[in-house]
Amino acid sequence: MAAKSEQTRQLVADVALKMFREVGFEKTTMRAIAQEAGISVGNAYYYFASKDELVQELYIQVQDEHAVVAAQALKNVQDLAGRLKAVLHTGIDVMAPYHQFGSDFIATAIRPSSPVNPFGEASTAAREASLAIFRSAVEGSSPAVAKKLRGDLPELLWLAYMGVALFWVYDQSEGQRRTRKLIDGAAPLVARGLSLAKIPGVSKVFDDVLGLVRNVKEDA
Amino acid sequence: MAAKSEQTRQLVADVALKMFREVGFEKTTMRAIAQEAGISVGNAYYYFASKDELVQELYIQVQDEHAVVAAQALKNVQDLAGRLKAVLHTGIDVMAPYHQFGSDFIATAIRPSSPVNPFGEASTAAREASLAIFRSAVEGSSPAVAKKLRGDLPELLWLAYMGVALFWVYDQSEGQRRTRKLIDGAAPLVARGLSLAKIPGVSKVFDDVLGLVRNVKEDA
DNA sequence: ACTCAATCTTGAACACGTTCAAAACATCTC
DNA sequence: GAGATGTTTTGAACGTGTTCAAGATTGAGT
Repeated sequence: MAAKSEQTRQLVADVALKMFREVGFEKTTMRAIAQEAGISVGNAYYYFASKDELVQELYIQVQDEHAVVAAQALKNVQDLAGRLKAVLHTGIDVMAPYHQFGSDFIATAIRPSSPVNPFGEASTAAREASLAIFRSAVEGSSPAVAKKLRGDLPELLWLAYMGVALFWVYDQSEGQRRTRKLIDGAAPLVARGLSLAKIPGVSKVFDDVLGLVRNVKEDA
Repeated sequence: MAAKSEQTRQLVADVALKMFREVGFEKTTMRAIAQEAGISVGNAYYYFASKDELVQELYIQVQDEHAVVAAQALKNVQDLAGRLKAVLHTGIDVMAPYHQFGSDFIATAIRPSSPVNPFGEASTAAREASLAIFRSAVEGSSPAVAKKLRGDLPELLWLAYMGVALFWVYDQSEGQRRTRKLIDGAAPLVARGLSLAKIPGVSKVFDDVLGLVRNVKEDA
C-alpha cells in the first residue's frame, strides 16, 4: 500500500514537531528524531531533504491552524480594529507552544535559500493562506475601509504581522504580555490612522505611500 | 611584546573579513581561515570564541565606516528628507561589498543569543553609534522636526533602517536598485508625513503612537 | 511462482563549528 | 641563568547536518 510510505513520513513529522515543542530546536537533532521514530537517519532524509523542511512542516501546520482559529474569531467582530486584534492575537496563540524555539525558527526562515522563507517561492501556499486571513479581516469590516486602500492593505498588514511575530520572538515578558499589549494598542491606532485618509492633506500622503509600494513591488 | 598577540588577532580578523567578501560566508570555514592565516584552528578560537564573533567584527567595522561616511554626507543637506536619504544611502553603500552574504549575516544576527544581534547587549556600542547617526540627522535638520517627535524619532528611524537593511538583503535587482528606489521614495514621504503632525486630528494619532511606543518599550 | 524495476531503508562517511588537554613559548623573580 | 608562572599555539576529538552507495522490500506483469 502507498499508505505505508505516507505513514513513515507522517511519523517523522510528528516526532519532529513534538520534539521541537518539548526539547527545543537545537536539541532536536536528526539523529534524535530518527531514534525516537525508530528509523535510520537516512530514512528521515528520504522524506525531508533537510531539517529546514521539517521546520516548514511546522510552519504550514501553524498557518493552517491560524486560518481556522482566526475565521472563528472574526465571526462576531465588525470593526477593523477588533478584526485586526482577532487575527493578530490568534496568530500569537497558535505560535505560543513554540515560543522558546521561535528565534531558531526565524533564523532558519529568514535566509532566502530556506524553503521556510515567508517571502520565498517554496512557501507561496502558506503565505497565500495567511494573506487570505488578512484579506478577510479587511473586507468583512464595517464601517468599510476606504476603497483605494482595500487592495493593498491586506498585504501591508501581513507585513506588519511579520513584524509583530519578530517582536514576539524577542519578547521575554511572561506569557509574551508585551506583544499582547502591542497588538491591543496598535490595532485601534491603525484603524484610526486609516480613517484619516479622508482628510485632503493626509490623503495625498496615503496616495504616495501606495504609489511607492506598488512601484517598488512591481519592479521585482 | 604584547603586540604579537594583537597581531595574530588582527590577522585572523583581516583574513576572515576578506574571505567573507570574496568567497562568501559559508565557504569561509574556520579551517579555511586558519589555513589562510597560517595558524591552527584552535588558535583562531583563542581570539574569537565563535564564528559569530568574527561576524561581529565585521558588523562593528561596517558601522564605524557608516558613521564616518554619513557624517560627511550630512554636511551639505538641511531638509529632513535629504538627510534621511543621505544616512540610508551611505548605510547601503558600506554594506554593499557584503551583499551576497547578507542573508547569512542576518540569519546570524537575528538570534537573540548571537553577539551580533542588533538589539542585544553585546552590540550596545555599535547600536548606540548607529543611533547617534540618526539622532544627528534629525537634530540637524531644518525646518526642525516637531518637538514632541524629536525624542523618539531617531530610534524609530533606526528601526526603519533595520527594515530597509532587511529589504536590501532580499533585493536581487542589479546593484540593489530597488532598495535605492525605496529609500528615495520613502524618505520624502516620511518627512512629509511628519509635517502632518500639526493637523489636529492627525496630531492625536501621533500622540497615541508615541504613547504606545513608550508604553511597550519601558515595560521590557 | 518468478522476475525485475521502482520504492524504501540502512549505516558508514564527510565537512563543519567547536572544545580541550597538552605542548611551546614568553616573561618575570631570584 | 634556572625555575616558576602566565600566555599562546597546537591538533586530535566530539556532535552536528547531510550524502550516498548499497541492500531490503514491495508490487505489477507474466
